[in-house]
Amino acid sequence: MDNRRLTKAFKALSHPNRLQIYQEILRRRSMPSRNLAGCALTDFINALNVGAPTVSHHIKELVNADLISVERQGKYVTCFLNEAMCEDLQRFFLSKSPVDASEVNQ
Amino acid sequence: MDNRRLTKAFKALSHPNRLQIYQEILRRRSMPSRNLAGCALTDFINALNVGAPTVSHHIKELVNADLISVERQGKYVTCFLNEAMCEDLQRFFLSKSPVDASEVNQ
DNA sequence: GCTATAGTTTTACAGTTGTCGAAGTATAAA
DNA sequence: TTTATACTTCGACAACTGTAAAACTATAGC
Repeated sequence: MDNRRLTKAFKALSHPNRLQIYQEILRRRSMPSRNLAGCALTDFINALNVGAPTVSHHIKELVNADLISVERQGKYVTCFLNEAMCEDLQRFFLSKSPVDASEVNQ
Repeated sequence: MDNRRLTKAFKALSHPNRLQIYQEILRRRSMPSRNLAGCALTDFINALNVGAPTVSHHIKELVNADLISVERQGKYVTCFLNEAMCEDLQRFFLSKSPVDASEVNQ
């Protein structure tokens, strides 16, 4: 896990609108069918208070940061979570857990 | 865990120099004594290719994002990991794990 | 074909951010 | 109390970012 990959992911999540998009995709990933697990861009355009070009731009950044992937399904573009990246980021904050001083000093 | 708190943390970690500082603090937290667990600012000023004012500015952002805390120890200012925030961020990427489709669809 | 809906690309601009130099404060050591 | 080291604050500026408007492409339904 190189730092370039990490900074890109963190930067993508550092904007309120992008974080909200990612959170919704995170939330829906536990849906049983692939159909319900995805999020259409239209949903975000309506939910967030920004225009279509801006949402499109944000989605592109999330994809570029390897956090999500997109897939065109007929008329709609749907977003899916990149599970591997999600696990990598979780692991980053896990790192080495602190050693209890009592185990070391006596 | 509100989104404002999250975006602040992610923004702080979205810059290569700040990420490197945070990683070093993460790495050293497992040191047995409080003395070894901390990182002096001087170390970062020498390690990164930026001046003292810039490092000072970056540290302030990490503190402001609740990722670390600082403590003056005589001549030096030392940085410590905020364990609670680290755990919160780890949990964010954990969220609900996906349900296996086989458990639901048949 | 035409029309409507969904999304993208381009351009432009205001606002934010990273950096440095210069000048300031804090502590330790001589 | 002077000097040196460790940091901080301020001011300025180039580079980057979020947003929208306008013009574009893609698909679905008639």
